[in-house]
Amino acid sequence: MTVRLSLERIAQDWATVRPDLDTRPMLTFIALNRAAKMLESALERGYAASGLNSASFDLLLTLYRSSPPEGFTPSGLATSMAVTPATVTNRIDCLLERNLAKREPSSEDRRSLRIHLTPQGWEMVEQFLPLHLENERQLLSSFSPEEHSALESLIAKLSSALERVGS
Amino acid sequence: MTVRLSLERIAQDWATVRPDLDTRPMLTFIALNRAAKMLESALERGYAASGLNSASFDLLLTLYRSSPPEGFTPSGLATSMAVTPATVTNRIDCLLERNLAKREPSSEDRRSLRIHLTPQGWEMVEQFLPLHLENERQLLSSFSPEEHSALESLIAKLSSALERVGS
DNA sequence: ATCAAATAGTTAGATGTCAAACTATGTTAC
DNA sequence: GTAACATAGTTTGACATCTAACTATTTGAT
Repeated sequence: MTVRLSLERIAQDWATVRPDLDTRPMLTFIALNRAAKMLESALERGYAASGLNSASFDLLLTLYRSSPPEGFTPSGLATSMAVTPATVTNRIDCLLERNLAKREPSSEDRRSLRIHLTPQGWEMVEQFLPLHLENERQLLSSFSPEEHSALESLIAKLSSALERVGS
Repeated sequence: MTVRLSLERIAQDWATVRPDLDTRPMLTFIALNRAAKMLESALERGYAASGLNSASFDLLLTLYRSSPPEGFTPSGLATSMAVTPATVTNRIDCLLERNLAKREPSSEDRRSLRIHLTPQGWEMVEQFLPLHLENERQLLSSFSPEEHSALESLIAKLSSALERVGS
């Protein structure tokens, strides 16, 4: 209830200081922002035992789910994970250090690289993916199927609006 | 459509690699996470002209909306903004540098401080708050009142679930 | 064929955040 | 009244991310 109470307090404050303004959109977005932050830390508990953080786990899952025989390029990973190439370099380095991934030159383009999971990386996913999913399912367990669908489609709609507005 | 396409691709990949798993919760949370990130950068454009980032703007608005005569303590700010005390110290420093806030000793407790907006800080809010709100309203303009309410209540429900699960 | 422009990836530097250690002050128990 | 504990806020060190500059390679126009 903490978040809810805190949001109610914020709403009251605005109503007091600026009763002339409709501050509801602000509240909506504060709630969304806080939910996203809480979500991230809730999920991290799901794979804390692996010693990986969400950045590394994100890369690990991305490589796992889409590993074609030819592997994945860093730029493809940047697109897929919605981060910058610099971030991809850093994330790959973290996985390399732990022997969870390998980085190989591309045969076609000498500027390019191919990133693969190692057997250990693969094993790590096999071990922690079920826990991760169970953790996520738990967080949505209070949602009816209809509510879950509604949440998905409202988030999708918001994303479209956010994309329309630019980068 | 980029996000949507990219999420569809992720869903396809999972269906190919692990058709045995229900990976839908993962997709929901990826969508939420990306929406929150896009939201933050969309909002930053709304007050970019002020030279402030979202961290500073958050503190500025928090001080503005709830400034009681006695001011706000750093720990109160930490609670209100849902960040750590260390982050509050840093955010206050940023506002002090620009003379948008001042930090004064508390008369009752010598460990404690009172943070206030300066007249310039107040003016800054008056100038940028309307743009900020208009920006936010724009992002929600494709939502019907019912959809907006539905989004709010689903986010609230998710937050409750996230709180129940711990820190 | 050559040279300009585009692309792949990395590096450098800055920023915002957090956890944990730390200082200073206040509170409580005895 | 003093010692232990609690609380307020800052500092330190680590980290993930971004932007912008950079190197190396490829593509394309003439």
